[in-house]
Amino acid sequence: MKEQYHAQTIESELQAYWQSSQAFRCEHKEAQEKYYCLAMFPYPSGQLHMGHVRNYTIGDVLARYHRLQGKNVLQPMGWDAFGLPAENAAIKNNVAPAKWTRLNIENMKAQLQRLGFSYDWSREIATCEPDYYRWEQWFFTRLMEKGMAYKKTSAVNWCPNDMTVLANEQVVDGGCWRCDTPVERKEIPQWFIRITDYADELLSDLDKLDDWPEQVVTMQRNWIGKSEGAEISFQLKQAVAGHENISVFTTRPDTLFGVSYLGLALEHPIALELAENNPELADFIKKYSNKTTAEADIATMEKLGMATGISVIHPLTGGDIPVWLANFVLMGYGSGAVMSVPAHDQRDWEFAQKYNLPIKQVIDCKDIDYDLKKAALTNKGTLVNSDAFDGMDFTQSLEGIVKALEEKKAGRKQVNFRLRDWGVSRQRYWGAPIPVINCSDCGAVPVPEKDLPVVLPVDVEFSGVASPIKSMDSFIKTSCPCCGKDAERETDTFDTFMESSWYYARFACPDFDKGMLSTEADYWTPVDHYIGGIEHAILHLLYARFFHKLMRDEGLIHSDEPFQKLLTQGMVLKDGAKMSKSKGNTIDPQELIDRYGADTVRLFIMSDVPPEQSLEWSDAGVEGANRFLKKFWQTVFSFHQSLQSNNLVAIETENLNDRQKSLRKQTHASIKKASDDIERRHTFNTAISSIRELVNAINRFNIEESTKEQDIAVLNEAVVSALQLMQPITPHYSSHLLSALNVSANSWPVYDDSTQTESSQEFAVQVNGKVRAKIQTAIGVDKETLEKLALEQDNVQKYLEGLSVRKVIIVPNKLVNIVAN
RNA sequence: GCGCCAGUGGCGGAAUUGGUAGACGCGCUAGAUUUAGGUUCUAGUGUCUUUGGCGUGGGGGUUCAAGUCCCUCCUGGCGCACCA
Repeated sequence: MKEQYHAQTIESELQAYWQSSQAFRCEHKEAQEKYYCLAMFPYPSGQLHMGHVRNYTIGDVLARYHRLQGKNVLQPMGWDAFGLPAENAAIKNNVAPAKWTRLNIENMKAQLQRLGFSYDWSREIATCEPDYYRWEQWFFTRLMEKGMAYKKTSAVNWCPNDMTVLANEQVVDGGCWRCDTPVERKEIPQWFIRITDYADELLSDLDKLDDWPEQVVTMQRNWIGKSEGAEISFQLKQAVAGHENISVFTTRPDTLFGVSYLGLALEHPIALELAENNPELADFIKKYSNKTTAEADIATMEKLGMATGISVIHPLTGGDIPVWLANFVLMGYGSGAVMSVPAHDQRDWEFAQKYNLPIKQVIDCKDIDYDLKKAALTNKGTLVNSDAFDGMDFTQSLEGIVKALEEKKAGRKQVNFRLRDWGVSRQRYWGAPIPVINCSDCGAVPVPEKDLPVVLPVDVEFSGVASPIKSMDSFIKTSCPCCGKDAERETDTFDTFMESSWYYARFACPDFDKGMLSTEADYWTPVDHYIGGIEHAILHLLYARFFHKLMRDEGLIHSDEPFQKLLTQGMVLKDGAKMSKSKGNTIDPQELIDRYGADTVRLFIMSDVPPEQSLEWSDAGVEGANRFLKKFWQTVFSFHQSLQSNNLVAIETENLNDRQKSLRKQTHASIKKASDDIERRHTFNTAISSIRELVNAINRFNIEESTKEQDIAVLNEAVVSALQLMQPITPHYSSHLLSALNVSANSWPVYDDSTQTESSQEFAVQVNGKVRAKIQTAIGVDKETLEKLALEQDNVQKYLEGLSVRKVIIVPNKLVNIVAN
């Protein structure tokens, strides 16, 4: 072996070998336990960034670890290739999105290979390939036939200057990012998939996801947002354009007697009707209608309202309730109208203060200090000022009030979800064409299976910012599959979340051309471990769960959930902020690989923090990782030298001296800790710490002439174990050094518990919870002896002076706490 | 605004089930090696008014015992449905 560590040489040798031998290709093997490890595939932006390096190193460490445990490991890689950036590049640089994307994929693939990730490249998928999206189109036509896909109008951001739809990201301070023109909301017809039909199952199956981070499960639960309450109908005093009632949903029917006003969304049909004959209302709606579709913006806007002049009748008291327009009421949630109870809802309270509306208390809470002059009382409590319901608690009053409403046909219990149906239409070019033909007689007709895929024309030029296929007659003009009449193709494309919702299953059978999925999908899925950024905790992961259930109900797959375990990695930060081009704080992984080699980069990115936490970039940390590898190389080199002139004999466990026993103890402690940290805890940073402790012990160990043979035997075990433990993290380095030591680089060291036996044990002795002494005792010492020994300690006596002992608490193998006063 | 998460030495972090706070690394200090810088090696390194106190963002609580559990406040991060 070489005396110096040359990362570039050993890495390129091994990578060439892995490639030529197709070392990580895998296939269905019934007898072997399978392990499907998947890291979220990247958008091919052109350059790998540190977030990718982190994501894919975590995946590769897990894949390599499980391969070393003898499992049949599938670790695929592909490209989430459709999306907005390709169009922006096309507009800016006049390059076709398909070509730009292909070049980016080539570049990033080379970078991934240079990092030594153990992918089965024979399964590579790019979602922009017709072979992939044809099955997505086919699946959508199945959803149309089942009534799971439907068309309705819905709002988009519209730039009146560019005459184009903008993504939320393209709206900057209410204006178009290209021309600053104030953005308008525009209602256009779009396709939706009924995810709300699966809301209950998506919610209840969260309970099956035991190996998902609790925070992700909680976020999904809140996003679906099931709430139980009542639908209450308020009769209008005078009908408006055929409407006789205003219906609201509330989770607090117990507060019905405290209603001060009803709030209407500005897009509510009654609001629009009233505005026809009332210029002030029309003005208000025009001025304060949401210009944006982003909920965060709507929720942070100033809450504004205007009285409409009409009123409704309280269903139980018969009293008059005024109707207001309120810009914070969302048309898309519930019925687009709310009942407002200022005394018991903080937002309503603030609105009432602002517009001088009555605040009527109907709930009392004896055990809470509150002041309705300062804030709303939002806790549940006992009803007051509520006629027959006074004195009832929440549950009693809910039953009673709903019953009273039912008798008057003015309400009923209702379950409401926050979740909305999934809008999948995009008015953009670089996406999978929606497989629909619009016929003036037959309506929206799904493209028949024999005509799929509807191929996206790739040889296009962007003359403006709009999608080129929207004006491409050769694409648009066709005939109706039903009646044969001239008809037009849909020119919208799918949301790119569609492609990323089922790619994990397609990796099982990427070349299958008889259908969307083959039976291989049931062998490989569910994914055993899915790894990706926490930013995907809700949308992507919810859509993928939904798609899995849709595919199951189509008979394509036979499990309920796509991802067994989920690991959500944190961000890579520099100077406290997420690395991004716009902030100019990026570190180019390629430069680091060129300078230090892939193993150093992999080691550093796994060293500092557990994967879930955000990682603060540190140049010194990379240096440190490289120094560790160089230093240990020297150690292995000199050990390799001594092996040349000495026999390697077996360890004689009965004949070891204390130094030798102590090294073995560290060796096996590190094996145990690193194995558990990688497999169960996924705390790679502590696994690495434990390997470093082993290496420190190896460096401290001197070979002595008198016990040379056994010294070399235990040292060999320690060095080989350290290298084997490092295999998943620094595969080139470990593999190279293990073969230099004539050890085959494909096994994991076996932990031996007998190395950990102790002749004595230590207890900490506390007085009133503070450590005052440490004592050594025999193993299995009895309680009385231990207590006596603890009390005898000089320092313990000192702190007990003038006190009497009340209680002694013994924590087995750990400590003795003497309680005294 | 709403939902979720995090906060521990000079810095990144460790403490796995309520049981000895600071593992491992970075940095720093001193010494050795070196023509010098760098490298490498050895020792030390929470803090203070040091026979002992104090210390896990602030305040309060539960407990024999709290970084860990509860309440509350502050700060930072992620998401909010058309970035992916």
